[in-house]
Amino acid sequence: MLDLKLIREQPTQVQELLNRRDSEGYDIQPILDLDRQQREIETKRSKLSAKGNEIGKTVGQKIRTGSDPKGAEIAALKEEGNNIKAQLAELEPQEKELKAHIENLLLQLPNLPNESTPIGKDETENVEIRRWGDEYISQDKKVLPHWEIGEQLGILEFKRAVKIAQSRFVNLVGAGAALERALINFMLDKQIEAGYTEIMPPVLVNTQSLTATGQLPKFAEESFKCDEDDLWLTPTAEVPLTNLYRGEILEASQLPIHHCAYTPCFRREAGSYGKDTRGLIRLHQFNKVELVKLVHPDNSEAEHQALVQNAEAILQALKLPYRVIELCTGDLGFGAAKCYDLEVWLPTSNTYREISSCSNFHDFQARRGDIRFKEAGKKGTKYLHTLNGSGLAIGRTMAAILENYQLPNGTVEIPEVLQPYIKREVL
RNA sequence: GGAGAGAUGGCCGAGUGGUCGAAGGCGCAGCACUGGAAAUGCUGUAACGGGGUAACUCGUUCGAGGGUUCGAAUCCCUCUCUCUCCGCCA
Repeated sequence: MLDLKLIREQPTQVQELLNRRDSEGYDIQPILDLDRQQREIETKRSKLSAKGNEIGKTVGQKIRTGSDPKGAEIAALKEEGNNIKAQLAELEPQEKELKAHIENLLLQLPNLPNESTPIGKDETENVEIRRWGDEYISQDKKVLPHWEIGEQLGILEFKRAVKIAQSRFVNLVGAGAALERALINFMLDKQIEAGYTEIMPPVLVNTQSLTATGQLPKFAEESFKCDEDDLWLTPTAEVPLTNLYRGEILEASQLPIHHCAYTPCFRREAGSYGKDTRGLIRLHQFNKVELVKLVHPDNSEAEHQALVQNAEAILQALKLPYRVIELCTGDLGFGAAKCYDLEVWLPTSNTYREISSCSNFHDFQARRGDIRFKEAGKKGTKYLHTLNGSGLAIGRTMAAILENYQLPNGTVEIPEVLQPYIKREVL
């Protein structure tokens, strides 16, 4: 959520930054108008309230010092008090409604892109920052797509998963399941070593949690909902991890907080019909190790760079070729101010595919989730900055391994760092 | 699912109609003591919104929403959540 005060005080700059995302998608004018109305009413209302409080106090004093509670003097004051109450009864609902309306509009506005975020209209204008691991790109043209090799090896089973659930689900079988577990453990171990504290959170989350991280209210159709209970299947561990501290005021000395978590993730993938229909790339349920940071605003840029490196370290350890791109303003996620994607090389599609997305949200989520900190000795509180990144998406990592580590004889080599986990060298 | 208890400041916790934005403690900050520190003593310390360059000032907030009253943390109603016991169960 954007700071209403910032919108009020620097409307031109705010509008300009929003236009960088989409030149006509967002208009802050209605918010400015409502805000002005709201403040006018607030001024009126609080003056009236002050008068009413004054009368209340006077009545109390008079009665205590001997006035007749049923006398004319008290009756007159009560009359005036009732009068004010009647006026307030008109103003208060108006103010409340305006506030709710403003809040509602604010919740629909995306974050402002960082000044440094490259300007562009869509993913074609994202900027490649660096590549790693070209030397590991195989020149072999006969590589099979990962779903074919997975089915051949009997480790991926799509048809029966469809029977159990529906399309876009998979069964991992035997060594496939073992490889998935190995990847989860390897990634967690690596991130714990890098200083993240592991959490195993609930994967059902409530509406408030999804609102804080920005999936709601705008993207309700993207998540699975349990209607009876105000619970949703989490689309990413970003949600439970970021919400760990929702509504709390932390001490500055507690920051930074670094958490990692493995969870299954659930996405409806509404509107992606026909895209990536085969394989592990786009499933309704997938596993992911997620990294989340809550940091002091002064450090968020450095923390962001470090986060990207923590994610990259996994790909490097697995010797999977990848590139880092920075998303342009037109491709930036709703809550992100700045975002780097890691894209892993998939030889059969002859392209790089997203395997991690590392975003800095600045105070956007913290404001929605009311996550603040206070500095010892200083008055007041501040919103902290939140960041998150995949470290990494497990299914896509599995796909990348199956394709990049294929041997001519149809088997797949296990990356060296995983061998201790899975206790074999070849699939 | 049945019965009961509870939700108060950064944290813990007292408070059953006006003197309550709220005792006390912890934490934090300042000062004193000390070579320095610990301990101790004194003092200060809620958030949010509006107005003001500022000092400051007004309002709102004691889980949420309604109600009674001139006046509600306190009384009434509804809801949410938490805890305890019983039942069921991985």
